[in-house]
This record gives sequence, structure tokens and C-alpha cells, in this order.
Amino acid sequence: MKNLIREIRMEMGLTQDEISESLEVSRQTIISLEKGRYNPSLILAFKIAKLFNRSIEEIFDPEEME
Amino acid sequence: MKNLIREIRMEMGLTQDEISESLEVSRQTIISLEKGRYNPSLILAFKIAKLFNRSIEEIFDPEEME
DNA sequence: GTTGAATGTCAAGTAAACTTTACGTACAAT
DNA sequence: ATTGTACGTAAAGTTTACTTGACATTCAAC
Repeated sequence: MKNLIREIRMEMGLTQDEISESLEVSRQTIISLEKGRYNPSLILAFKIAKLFNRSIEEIFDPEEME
Repeated sequence: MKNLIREIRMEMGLTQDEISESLEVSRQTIISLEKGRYNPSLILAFKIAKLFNRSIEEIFDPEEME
């Protein structure tokens, strides 16, 4: 699923490793997420939104969903 | 994860079976969701938000997440 | 030129979301 | 009394999120 994780992360000057620790997931998960390779769980999305101080809707783009 | 799915569904006069079809998931998934038995995927959360015409944050409560 | 930090890939494994089927209960309508 | 609708449980299976570990690449710093 498309998202702005990479952009926001770099804006904040953080590395993949750093946010993987903050979010308590593996760095692989961050890489895959940034590449849009999968659909995170809602809890992970909430954690990311909190870390980035943005709403889920601002970060993730469900694209064509129907 | 806690949520208002049941409340909103009943407010809209829909059955579990009806929304499971709209959301393209099984009725079991709706039952488990309403019971807070798990964490949906972000896509499912987006679909629910769209069906209910509310934001994800209005429907789901991440509770204590840290 | 080599060291270290940051990013990436690949592959195998585990955990959990989600499905399917089968069955139980409650209740309203006939 | 039985039929249909709505809700629930349980158990086994499939799919996919997420982990772990090993290794490759780029680039800036020394």
C-alpha cells in the first residue's frame, strides 16, 4: 500500500534503523513498507501515525480499493 | 483492538452478513472484529471507514499502545 | 583503500489475519 | 411445532505480515 513513510522519515532526519526501533518492528518491515510491498496492520499504522504526528489518512493511500 | 463497528453497524440497520459482503470479508471476520478479537489490516480498516463514512480514528481505538 | 553507516535483496521461518465449514442458540413469523 | 433470520462458537486450513540472518552496494570519512 502506498504511503509517505520514506518522505516523512527523511524529513525528520531519521534512519530506517531508528524508526524500526521506535516502532518495535524489524528494519525489513520498514523497508518493505516504504517500498509499498504490503499492507501493515492497523496497530502498526497507528504507531507510525503517532510517531509522525499525523493522521493515518495523511500517511497512507488506499488507492483504488473497490 | 477496540472499535465501534457493532454500534455503527446497528445504527445503520445492517446485519453482520450484509457488511461482510460489502467489505468482501467473511462473516467470521466481522464477528471477530466486533468482539475486538484482533487487529484488522489497514486496508480492511479503510474499507470499513469508507462504508461507515467516518475516519479510521473515529472507529478504532488503539488503546494503550506503548 | 578500507572502514562504517545506511540502504537493499534473498530466503526460510513464525505469528496472526482471514476463510471455510459445521454446528448451536434465540427469537419472530407462520 | 417448524421455518427462517441473526448472531455466536470452534477447529482446521490458507495467506500474508513480520522476523531473522546472511550478504551486497553505495558513499562519505579517514
